[in-house]
Amino acid sequence: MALSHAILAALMDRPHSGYDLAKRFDGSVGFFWHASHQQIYRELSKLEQVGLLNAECIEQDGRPNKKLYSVNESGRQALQDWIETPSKVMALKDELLVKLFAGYVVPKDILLKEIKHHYRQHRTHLDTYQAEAQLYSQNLHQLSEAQKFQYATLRAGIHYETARLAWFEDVLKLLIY
Amino acid sequence: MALSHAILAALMDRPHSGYDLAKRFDGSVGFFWHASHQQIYRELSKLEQVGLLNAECIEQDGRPNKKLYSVNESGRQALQDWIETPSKVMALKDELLVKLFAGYVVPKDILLKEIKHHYRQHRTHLDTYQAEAQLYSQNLHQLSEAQKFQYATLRAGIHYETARLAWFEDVLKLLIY
DNA sequence: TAACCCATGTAACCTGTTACATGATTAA
DNA sequence: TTAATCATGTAACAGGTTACATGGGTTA
Repeated sequence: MALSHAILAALMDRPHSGYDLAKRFDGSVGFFWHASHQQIYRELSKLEQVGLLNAECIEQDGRPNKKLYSVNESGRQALQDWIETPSKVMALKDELLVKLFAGYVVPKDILLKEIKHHYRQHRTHLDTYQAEAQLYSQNLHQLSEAQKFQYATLRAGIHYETARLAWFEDVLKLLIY
Repeated sequence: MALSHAILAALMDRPHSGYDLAKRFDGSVGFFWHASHQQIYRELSKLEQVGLLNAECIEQDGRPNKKLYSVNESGRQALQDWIETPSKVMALKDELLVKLFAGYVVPKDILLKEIKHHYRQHRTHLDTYQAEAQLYSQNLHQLSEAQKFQYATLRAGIHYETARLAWFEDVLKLLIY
């Protein structure tokens, strides 16, 4: 039930079209809850049908028309109810760790290459998050409540990526020697 | 396609019954790839059908009989092929972060309570991992290749949980002041 | 003129969750 | 005698992925 709530959370910030959401789910919100455009369009129709979202058709010239979705009062209430319901600690799922767990069945250099490739991607993520975090931390005392919460989630991303990078260095040492 | 590979990886270590696997997927392997017993039984039958696993019926007295599954040569080859295929960096999915992202719509103390509750659980996880890690680090130079790889995955868990705990303290500061 | 961006969707399939179902043994 | 552990499954449903489909406008 969480994609619908992630969508409500993103739309609370401001209204989006499906296309916009799909892109955002590749960025800020997407770093802790990813979804493909197919899933998003499906979910948006459902949420409109059950009356948690309003849709407004926007005609554009030179571009295809789009539907702007926004959260209505029922949607806000549904989101609040969900947030107030305690949730379990989520299990992590990580293919790379599965591979490493049985890593002794393949030549070591294949895994080392793979690890280094992941290292670079996590490094890039961390750089992105840190650049964005600077904008928040520079005027920490002028942040709105909403911004404080968004900054808090960004901090999670920074901690996560930093831990990953530290782990990669650990693993390289462990496997090389 | 990864549950099947996680099962192959766990069975490479040594043969298991479905029941054993289900428990293990609540522990060591399970910290980076969780699965319920229903999923595991379903997957084991499939893997046996396509010929990647062998099953042996073990009669027990005083207890129900069980099927011991082990990886055969095709299974080992399939696992190797999969490990050698590069994989994408996996997206994290975290309900708590979704909640925090829209946390401004509920009273702050509700979220603080939730965060503290999660904190305690992560603390427990970290303690478990660290206790297990000690067994490995104490005789680091006598570890088999397989054990080194397993220790590497455990280190990931330790980094992950440590980062989480540090983040929680960050968030509490950010939200309280 | 080829590739990419904007914008929306359908269909088939695979994966994961929840609920139900059985039945013997063992420990409190 | 109640609950937990061992042991295996089925069925229905929800959630997620992959492939397919369309079509105008913009940039290289």
